[in-house]
Amino acid sequence: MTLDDRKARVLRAVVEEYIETGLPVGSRIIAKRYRLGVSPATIRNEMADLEDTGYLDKPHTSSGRVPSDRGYRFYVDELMPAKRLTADESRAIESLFRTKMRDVVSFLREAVRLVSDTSNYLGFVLGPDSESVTFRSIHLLPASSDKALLVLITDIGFVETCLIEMRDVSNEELKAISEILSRNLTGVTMDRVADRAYSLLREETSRYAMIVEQVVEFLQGVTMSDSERLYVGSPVNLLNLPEFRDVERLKGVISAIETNGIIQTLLTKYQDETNPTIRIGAENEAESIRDISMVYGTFSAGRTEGKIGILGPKRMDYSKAVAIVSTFEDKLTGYFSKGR
Amino acid sequence: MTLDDRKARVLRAVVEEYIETGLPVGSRIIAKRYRLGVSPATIRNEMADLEDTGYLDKPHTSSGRVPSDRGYRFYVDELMPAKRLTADESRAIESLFRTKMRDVVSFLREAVRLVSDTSNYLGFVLGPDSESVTFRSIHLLPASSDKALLVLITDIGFVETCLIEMRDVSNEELKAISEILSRNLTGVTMDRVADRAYSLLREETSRYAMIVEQVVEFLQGVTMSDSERLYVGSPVNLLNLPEFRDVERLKGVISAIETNGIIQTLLTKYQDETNPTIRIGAENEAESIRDISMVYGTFSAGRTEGKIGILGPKRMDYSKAVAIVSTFEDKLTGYFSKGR
DNA sequence: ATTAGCACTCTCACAAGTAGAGTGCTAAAG
DNA sequence: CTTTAGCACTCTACTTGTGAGAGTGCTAAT
Repeated sequence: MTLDDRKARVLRAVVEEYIETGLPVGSRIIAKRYRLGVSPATIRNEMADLEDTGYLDKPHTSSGRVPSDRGYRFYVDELMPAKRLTADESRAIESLFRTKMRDVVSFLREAVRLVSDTSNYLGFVLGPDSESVTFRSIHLLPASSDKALLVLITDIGFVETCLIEMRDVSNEELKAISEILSRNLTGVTMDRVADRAYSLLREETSRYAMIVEQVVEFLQGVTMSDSERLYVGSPVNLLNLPEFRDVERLKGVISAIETNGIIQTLLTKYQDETNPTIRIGAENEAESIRDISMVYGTFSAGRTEGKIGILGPKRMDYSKAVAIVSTFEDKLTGYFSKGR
Repeated sequence: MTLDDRKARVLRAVVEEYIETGLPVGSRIIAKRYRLGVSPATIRNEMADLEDTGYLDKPHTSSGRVPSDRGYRFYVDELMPAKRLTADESRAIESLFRTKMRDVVSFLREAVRLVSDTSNYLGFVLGPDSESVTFRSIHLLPASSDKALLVLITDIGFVETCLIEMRDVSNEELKAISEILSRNLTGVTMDRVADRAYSLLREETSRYAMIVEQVVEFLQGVTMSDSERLYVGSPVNLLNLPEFRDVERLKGVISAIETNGIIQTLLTKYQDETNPTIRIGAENEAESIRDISMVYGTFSAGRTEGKIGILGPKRMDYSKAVAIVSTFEDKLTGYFSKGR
């Protein structure tokens, strides 16, 4: 369904005013601040129509209007202007991507922090899933007399480490095991690597049983840990928003994030989406976040992909959020493709 | 200064009642719930005395009493009963320490989470500092055609990794560099390792300049990153407490934590302390956390030590907090000594 | 089709009044 | 001399009431 030109302009004005102030907006303000060339009364009529058709809501009988989920949806689909990042913001992002980062995980953590800071909402990154990340190599390094450090490297540069206990295994033997694994597992996707490793090493039972068992256990752990794939920023920014003055609401959001899988499911449920994707209010099916919005996009990392995005109130500066997410999509894709 | 027996009993009753309910406590309740064998009127007199001597406060002229910082202090020093962990809690902790953990950092993260969960406050761990952790070995592993993975292992099993760019360096050369470093740096404390590495590798200029530079830069980074030494749990638990219904307060605490160094400084400022240490309200000098309390203790890790503790409201269940912290001190010390 | 005017509605902020909890003091009892 | 009962007093939290302000919807005029 579409709207005639003036209705669209009124809707846009209401949404933008509300995003800015957070207060229900009345016809007077619209007439004064947004030069539509008509009187408050006319705007009132338009707003009444917009309310009938479900684009606006009224908190109570006689107060200004507030955009409904549908109103926001129409706004982001049809009315929203494209925003660009400020020079400062671009510079900050550039500098993150220029900085040499220790490892992929720290890098993603920093990215999340930066997304949070520039958006003033809550940034997050969902790392690539284990079905499409592949094994590159494994190394067993002597770490002390009775411990070895297992280092796993994936094709996109993710590194996982793990301390393994052992008894009477020489450095040469460690290296031999590493090489068997590395040679035979390269290119195998991470979700199948544990099984493969097990069948590869089964023969070596007696002597290396202890090591084998730990290696396999570790690889299983790496595969399963969906939980660790989601990196979320600090919720401080949300505390500044009037919609989260009510602690209960904030609690809902935080526990949704901490409850494993809620966000992950939402992010991966729908495949054919625009980029960045905007999901408004109840469009997020999960109960606890049905009154907040997400803007997120996909970056590719090798054969696979991850998501980066922003969680914020429905009254979010969508335009800016889109600008930020788009920028990060590109930069991250670049970062990971360079890494190969 | 000491208190006569009955005053002490009244103080104890007030503190415990207040810890439980969070409401100012009146003479009536004390007389009814705590069998002191005297009437409310007598208790009123005692409470008036306790107020005069600074152990109790009155929020306003005519309401129950609330413990002052001094009251809490006397309580924890003299009156507090020793609490033991419940069977469930002990079991949860045992099981964490029995689980094979990937690496030290993940392990500490899990520990923090568990401390938060069992205390229902906010757990944290401060890792060992770089002045007393020593270098064990370094490994440069081929990670792709133009990248190597640098793996650093310290004496207490901390592992840091970093991707390094390179051009035309063979695996053998990588190994040679690793061995030079490992052989010469073992036992050097981490705060001096970067300098040493630099002077060691200075000669190899032309060919390996690029690698050397990155290695040194990384080592410097590892040393400096005090920030990364503090692991803090999720603040959700705090949201459930009535004292944090006011969002401003919560914001203060969170930004204190995120502002680098505030907590660290406080934890390392005083040396000769009881274990666990309890720091109540204004005893934490930092402005932003002067109305919350900390209970923390020290665990040793090799030659050095770290801190583990709990952040909560002044109205904290100190007895339980102490039990939790003590348990973790022991377990962590055990964990790290076994690791050597 | 648009707008001015106006009655109406609803919230918010402030004031006043009340119930309840708790105190401090005094005087009597132990 | 210590303890306790009794009572007036104080302060908060809650309820009720009122007025201002913002905004609407409707009607009639342009």
